[in-house]
Amino acid sequence: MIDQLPPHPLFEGLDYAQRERVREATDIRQYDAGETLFRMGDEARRFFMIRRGQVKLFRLSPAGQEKIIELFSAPSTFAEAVMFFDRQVYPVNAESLEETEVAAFPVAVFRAILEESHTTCLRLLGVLSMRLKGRLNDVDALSLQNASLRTANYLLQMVPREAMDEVTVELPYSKRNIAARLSLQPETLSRVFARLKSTGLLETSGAELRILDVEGLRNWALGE
Amino acid sequence: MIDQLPPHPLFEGLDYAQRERVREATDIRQYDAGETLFRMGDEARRFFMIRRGQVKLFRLSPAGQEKIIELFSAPSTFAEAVMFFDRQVYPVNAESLEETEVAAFPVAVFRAILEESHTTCLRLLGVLSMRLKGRLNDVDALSLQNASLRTANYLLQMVPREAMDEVTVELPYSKRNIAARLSLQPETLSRVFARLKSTGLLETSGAELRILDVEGLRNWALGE
DNA sequence: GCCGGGCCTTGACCTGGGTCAACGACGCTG
DNA sequence: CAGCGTCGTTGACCCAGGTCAAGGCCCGGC
Repeated sequence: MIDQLPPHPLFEGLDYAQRERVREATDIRQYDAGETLFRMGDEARRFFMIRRGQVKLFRLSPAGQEKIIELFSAPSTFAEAVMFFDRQVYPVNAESLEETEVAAFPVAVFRAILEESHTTCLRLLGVLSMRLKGRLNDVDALSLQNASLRTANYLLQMVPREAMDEVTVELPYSKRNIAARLSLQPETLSRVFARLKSTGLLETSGAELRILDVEGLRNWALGE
Repeated sequence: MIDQLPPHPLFEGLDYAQRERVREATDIRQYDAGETLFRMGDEARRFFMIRRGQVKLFRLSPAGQEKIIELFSAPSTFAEAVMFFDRQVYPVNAESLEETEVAAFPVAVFRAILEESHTTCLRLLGVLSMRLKGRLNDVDALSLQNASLRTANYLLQMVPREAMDEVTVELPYSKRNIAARLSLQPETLSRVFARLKSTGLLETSGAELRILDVEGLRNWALGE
């Protein structure tokens, strides 16, 4: 149970009684860094919203190689799609990256409410469509873009749309995790940054990156 | 306009009036092999169902390299998710692979019906969830599996679940297109098949593949 | 303050699969 | 049936990025 349902588009269409039902069935869960929220194949009874901290969704190769599907921080929701899987199991692993608090919503209750609330249904369609588009872009990036290009696009997606020449960004996750998100080895990401630095496009100090010519980077990313 | 709405889960929940509205606004479109249905970035006013033939959804790299996102044949629907994009444009290109006939459903009309039909809404959630899971598996395959493994899994996904020792499958698309679907060059796919043949797991004659030890292939695909 | 264990970086090396080129096997068309 | 274009196959070469190893940096615990 939880004191108050967090504000989120998914709950906006609900009436008081419905909100209460969700609220009462919702857990708060606390995790230290590096704890497992769920494993791929676990029965999927909950989907989540991050209140504090960071979570990674990932898959593992048989050899133990980790591919991060997505990195989330507050106030993202994730794993909503499990509500509609025929086999109700998680398709990925989830682990906290730091001290993290999540709200765990019960799939069954929410699923039932979905049968009643039309607006929520439509909202969720919106959410899933966006996720689908995101994965589409990942597939595209993985098969059509090389390491430098993926990295550049990742950086660009963090700078404000109107930024032109110079901008500093703070990496929201460790380079290790960003590398895994981009399907790169940490070594490779490091080398990509080194290359960008040597061409004068980038300066770094720890997690602070200073992009010296955003427009130039954009053009390079488009052109090649 | 179309004579009769094709049978499809998405239409099952609709009443007579709703079905009529969709039916009247639906076009049939005919294509020869290699024609463009829509281009990435085109305004998305329709989503589709294949009545006959084959369609590929793909993206292009700046260099013209083609990545096939998905291959569809009758009676698949595709591009439903565009109904919920904020910018209503297609996120991929679509092209017919052979002589093809599709039903083109109007996004606006169907979107309006979705506001009324709850069951359809839920069905669509199911469809999009499956698509999402599929893309998830693609991302996984691209970043964690090598050429042989991706190919093996592609083959395995076509053989009946209960098949054990020997089974023949007919490739549903040209090797060229299958290669692009697997993010491989045609040359590489050819070499993978050659390797499988030399290890005695496979025999080929044109589009007919004879897998000689399904169980063995499954184990190999899991183990490595 | 010192120690240990993450991270990150850099160098040296290796390899999977992309690229380029040549060629055989089919169809289709005139 | 000759000519041609597309598809698939095979060989030779090459390179982006993975792997392995070593070392620097920072931070937290004792």
